[in-house]
Amino acid sequence: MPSSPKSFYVTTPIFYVNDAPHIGHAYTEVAADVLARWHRQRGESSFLLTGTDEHGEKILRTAAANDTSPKAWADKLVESAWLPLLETIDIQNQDFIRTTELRHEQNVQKFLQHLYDTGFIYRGSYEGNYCVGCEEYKTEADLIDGEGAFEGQSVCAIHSKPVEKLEETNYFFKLSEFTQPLLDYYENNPKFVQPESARNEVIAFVRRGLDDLSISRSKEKFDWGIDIPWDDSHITYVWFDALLNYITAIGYGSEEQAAKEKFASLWPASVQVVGKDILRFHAVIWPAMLLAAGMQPAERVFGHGWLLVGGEKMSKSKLTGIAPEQITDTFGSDAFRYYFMKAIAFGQDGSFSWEDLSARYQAELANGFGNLASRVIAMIHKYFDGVLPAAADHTEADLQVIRVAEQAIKNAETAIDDVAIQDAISSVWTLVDELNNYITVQEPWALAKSAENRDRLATVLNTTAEGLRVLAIALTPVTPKATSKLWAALGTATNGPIAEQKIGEAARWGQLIIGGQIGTLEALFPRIENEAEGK
RNA sequence: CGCGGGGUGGAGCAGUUCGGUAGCUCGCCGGGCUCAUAACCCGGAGGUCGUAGGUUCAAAUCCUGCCCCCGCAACCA
Repeated sequence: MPSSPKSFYVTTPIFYVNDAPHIGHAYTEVAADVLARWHRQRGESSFLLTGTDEHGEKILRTAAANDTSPKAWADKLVESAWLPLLETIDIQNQDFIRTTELRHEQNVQKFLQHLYDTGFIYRGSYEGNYCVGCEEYKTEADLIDGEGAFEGQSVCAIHSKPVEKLEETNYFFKLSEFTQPLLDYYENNPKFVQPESARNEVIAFVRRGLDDLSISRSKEKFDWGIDIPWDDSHITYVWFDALLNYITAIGYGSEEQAAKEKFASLWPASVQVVGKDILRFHAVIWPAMLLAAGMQPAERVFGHGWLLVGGEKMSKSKLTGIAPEQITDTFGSDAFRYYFMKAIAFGQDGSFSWEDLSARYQAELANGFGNLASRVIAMIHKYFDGVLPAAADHTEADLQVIRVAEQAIKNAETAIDDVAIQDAISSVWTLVDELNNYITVQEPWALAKSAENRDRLATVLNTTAEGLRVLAIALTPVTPKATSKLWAALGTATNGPIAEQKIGEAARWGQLIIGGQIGTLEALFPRIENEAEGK
């Protein structure tokens, strides 16, 4: 079998189609996209997968309420909400999987059948508290003490009526057998669950012991899901179905040679980005499923934090959910991406506020980076008619800029390997600050006043332009639209598209074309008046 | 005693693993500069690090109690 080169494979959770896209979904998506783009700019084959989760009782009900079929309902939401979201925040995904696609359903069944044949799935019975009003099983926490006629009984918190003890025959996955194998896996693969706090939580949870997992639902209840291959009276539990998207999308189960090679080159995934609420599914159940099937779990599962609004988790009921377009309409997709990646430590909860967004946009993007590009380009036009001058001898100050650039790139690369996106951007930003400082100290406008300083002026402007080139390349994974404009303005046509520029080689000085024509540059991040607006 | 995260100058955070002058960004005050998106650069003010004890020559950092905020325990990133 030919060994395919291993690619960088990053996944996002698949969206439950019934939800309305909010900035939390977009946050996850952007993080995964930045990682994927960054690796692509290392010259690696980089694959970003996202998609939608479309099965389950809720969707069936919503569709019925809207007088349509669940598939038609899902189609509509995918078209009207989820695909547009990717446009809104400029995601470059290589594939988009829907759990209602044949490639998924078929291979989920293969996976199930395999576990059934190898004895990891068995038939058992499930007993629970069923609320007829809600048409679903309730956990103890959903129940409250009854009052009046139901005094002394446990009743459904929503309907205030007693629940029924019901028993249902289900199929179970032998999750309990994986308690120790998982603990061993965490032990041997210390970076499997990140960040550290998430890892600790997962390990503590598994140490308490795992119960077998019910993975089927009787069709008597509802039938919008993937059929259990050996028993047509049951469908697959949504989560069990959903988790498999990460492998069905890349060729799991296919007999075709091309699909097999693709699968071999991508799995195990390099990073699976998930919100911390679904960490257990991805760091416990999912690896157990794979181990049961004799497959390798992902290399890394990264659980990021929540976006907090007003100090609390965003929620629809509190009307704190914010649609991504509310931000991008005013600030643009680059600013959206930059803001959430830079302002929040990936892995921790982070506060979102319009004030903070505006402040950072203004200070960091407009005044810091955008204005820097603007002043450098303007001076080259003003003092050299828009033709990039060659550098003469480098002074210590110039060499310092080069060293800062080298260090910035080096640190950023290291940070990305640790999935510390915020640190990577901060590292790159040291060059923005260095260049602004350098210009102030070198005073090119003063040098321009006398002809004898012509060489020095050329050197200073050449150095700053080179610095901009480094920034353009290194910031492309985060703010691709702006850096693309900057790239064009630097007269780099012969260097190739910016997305193909290697970040690792960006700091090598002297790549711009001497004597090349510097273009004009509109404001990369125009000032936004009426800052108070937006809300 | 369900599990977990957090309380650090006006705001948002770092620092707590391996105790030893409390750091960053924004905001504020003063100065410099004028190439630039009224932008850029320098300096300054402002904190008894939730609280009460303990250990120590020394604690934001270690130990104990308490208070407060938040999340999870529901098929919501």
